[in-house]
Amino acid sequence: MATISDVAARAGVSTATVSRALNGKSTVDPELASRVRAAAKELGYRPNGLARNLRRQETAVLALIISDVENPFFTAIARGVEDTAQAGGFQVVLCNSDENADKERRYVEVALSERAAGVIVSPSGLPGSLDPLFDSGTPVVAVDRRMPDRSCDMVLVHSRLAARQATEHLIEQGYQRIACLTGPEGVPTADDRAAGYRDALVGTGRREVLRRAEYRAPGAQVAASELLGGPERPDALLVGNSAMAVGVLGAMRAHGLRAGIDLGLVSFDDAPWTTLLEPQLSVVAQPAYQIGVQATRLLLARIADPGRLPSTVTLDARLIARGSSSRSPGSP
Amino acid sequence: MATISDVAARAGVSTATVSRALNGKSTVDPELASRVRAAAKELGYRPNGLARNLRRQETAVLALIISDVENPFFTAIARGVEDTAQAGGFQVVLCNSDENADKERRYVEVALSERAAGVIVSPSGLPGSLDPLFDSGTPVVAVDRRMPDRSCDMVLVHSRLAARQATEHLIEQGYQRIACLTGPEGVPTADDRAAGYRDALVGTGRREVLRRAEYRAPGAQVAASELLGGPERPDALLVGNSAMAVGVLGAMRAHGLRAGIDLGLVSFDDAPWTTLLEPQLSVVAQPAYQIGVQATRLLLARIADPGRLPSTVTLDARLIARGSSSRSPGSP
DNA sequence: TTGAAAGCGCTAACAC
DNA sequence: GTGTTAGCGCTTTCAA
Repeated sequence: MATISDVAARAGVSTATVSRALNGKSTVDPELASRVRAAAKELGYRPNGLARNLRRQETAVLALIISDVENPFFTAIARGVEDTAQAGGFQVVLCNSDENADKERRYVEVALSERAAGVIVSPSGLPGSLDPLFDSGTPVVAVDRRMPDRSCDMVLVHSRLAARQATEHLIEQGYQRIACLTGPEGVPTADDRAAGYRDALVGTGRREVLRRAEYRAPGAQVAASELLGGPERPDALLVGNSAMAVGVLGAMRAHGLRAGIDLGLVSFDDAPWTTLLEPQLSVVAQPAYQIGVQATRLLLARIADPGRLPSTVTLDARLIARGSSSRSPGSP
Repeated sequence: MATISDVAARAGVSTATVSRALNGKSTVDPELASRVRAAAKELGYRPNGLARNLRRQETAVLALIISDVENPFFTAIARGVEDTAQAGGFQVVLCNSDENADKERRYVEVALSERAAGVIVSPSGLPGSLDPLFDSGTPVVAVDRRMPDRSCDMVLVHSRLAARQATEHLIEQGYQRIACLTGPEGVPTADDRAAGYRDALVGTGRREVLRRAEYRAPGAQVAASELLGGPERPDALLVGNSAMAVGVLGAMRAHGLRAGIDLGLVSFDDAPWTTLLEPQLSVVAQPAYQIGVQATRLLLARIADPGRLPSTVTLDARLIARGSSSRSPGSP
C-alpha cells in the first residue's frame, strides 16, 4: 500500500508538502497541491490512520458499548449516537457487551488501547467493572444506567416515575392483583422499575408481587409461568422490557390467558410489533433515539472541554395505553 | 498516560525487555519479568495499540459492516461473527451502513485507514461501491448478498429455493392468487426471492403479482395497502423480510383482514415475536447466526493465507409453516 | 511557501 | 538473557 513518501516522490515534493496539501492547509501553492492530489490518486494512496493518530495523539472514533445488540432499545440508541457523531465529524464503532462484564471489560481495553476519542457505555452493572475506563481519563458518558459510585456525564430516563404511572394506570383500570416482573437486582433500571411499581401501590391496599429475571425472553418466560401457574394468580403485570414481554406473552399463550381480560399487561419499550398483537400491547415508550443524541452531545462537549463539570440529562418516558391494559377488549 | 519508557525506567530495564516481558516472550528472566509487571501495574500502563499496530503492520480488529442494525437478521449475524472472532483472538467493531451506499463507503474508509485485519460486509447493493475495499487487498467476506462482479469469499443463503418452497407451500394450502412483496430491484436477496416465487408459479396457471419496496416496515405497509385495497386482491402473500412483515400486518389490520383466512402469509426471517401473533406467522427461517460463524471462519482463513482461492458457502433456509399460511385457523 | 528532521510509542533485528 | 537502535507512516516544528 502506497505511503506518503511514495506520493511525495511521484509529485516531486517533500512529504511535508504532501501532508499539508492533502489536509487542506491553505499555505500550499495551488499548482503543487494539484500535483500532489494527482499523484495520490494515481497511486491509490490512502493515509495510514494508525500513523496519523499516533502522531496527532487523537482519534476521530467514538466507541459505543451497549449491553445487547439484539435489543431494539439499544439499537435505537445506536442510531441516535451515530447520526449525531457523524454530524460532528466522528465515526462510531459499536461493541456488544452482551450483558457480560467480561466482554465489557475486553471492549473497554480495546477502546482504550486504540485510543478512542470517547466512550459511550450502557454499564453492565457490575460495580467497579468500568474503573479502568474512568481511571484512564478518557471522556465517558453512561447511558440508560447510572453509575452510582462515579461522577460522570449520564443520560437517563425517569423510569421510576414511568413505572409508577404505568402501575397507576393498571390500578385505574380496576386490576386488583398487580405484579411486576423486572430485570436483575442491582441493575439500576430494573431497581427503578421496581421502586416505581411500589410507589404506586402504597396506600392502595394491594400486595406487592415482585419477580426478577434477566432482561431476556427465556428467563422472563419461566418467571411468568411460575407467576401465572401459581396460587393467587395476578390479574395484571408490569414487564421490564420488550424482550421480557416476548417471554411473558409466550407464557400466557401456554396458560391460555388473554391479554387485557385475564391479565392486564404493560411493558417497557415500544417495539415495532407491539401494535400487531390482538389486543395491542400497552407500553412505556422510552426515547431511545434521543438518549443516543443527548449522550453524544455530552460526549463531544467533554472531548472539547475535558474540564467541564459532569452533568446528567434525564428524559421522560411516555405511557401508551392500548388494549392489553384495558378490561374491555378491543378498546384503544 | 504512561508509556513503555516510563515502565522501563521504573523497572530499571530497557524498553525492549518491557515489551518482551509484557508480550510473554519466554526469553526473559522471571525476576525481571515480575519487576516489569509490577512497574506496569503501579503506573497503570496500557500499551498504545496505535503504536503497536503501526509497528507490527497488523491489527487484531475485524470490521463488520451491516446494512441495518435495527434488523434482527443482521444483529444475529453480528452475534455469530463476534463469538467466532473472539474465539480466534480478534475483536469486532460493528458499523451500520443503514442501507446507504454513502455511509457504507465512509465505513470502508475507516476500516481501511485504521487498517482492520479484515472486513465482513453485507453489501448495500450499489455496484462498484465496494471497489476501494477490494482494490486495497484487505481480506473481505461478503455475507447475505453476493458480489456479482467480484470474486471473493461469500456466505449466502439458498433464498431462491426457500422462496420457491414457501410459495409451493402456499399453493398446496389451496391459495389461488399468490403475490410476492420483496426488496428493491438490484438487491440480490430481493431478486432471489422474486425468482423463487416465479419458479413455483410456473405451470400452475397462476398469475404473477410481484411488488417491490425497501426492506423496511413503512414502504412495505404502503405497498401492501395498495395490493390489499386494489381489485383482484391476492389471497396469499410471500413477504421479503420480518421488517416488511410488520408493515404488511399493519396494512392487514387497517383493511380488517385476518392472516390465514383472508390472506395466507409467509415471511422471511424468524423474528422472536412471530409466534405471539394469532394465528402465528409462518416464516422462512434463515440461519443468521451460522452465517456470521461461517463468514468469520472464511475471513480468518484468508487472513492466515491471503493466497487461497475464494470460496462460497451457501446455507439452507427452513420453512416453518404455522397458522398464518393455513386456511383452517388455529392449526399448527 | 517549502523542505529537513524530529518524534509519536512500540517491536524486532542485531549485537553483546 | 538483555540492551541498543532503527523504523513503522505520519504531522509539525524550525529554518531557509
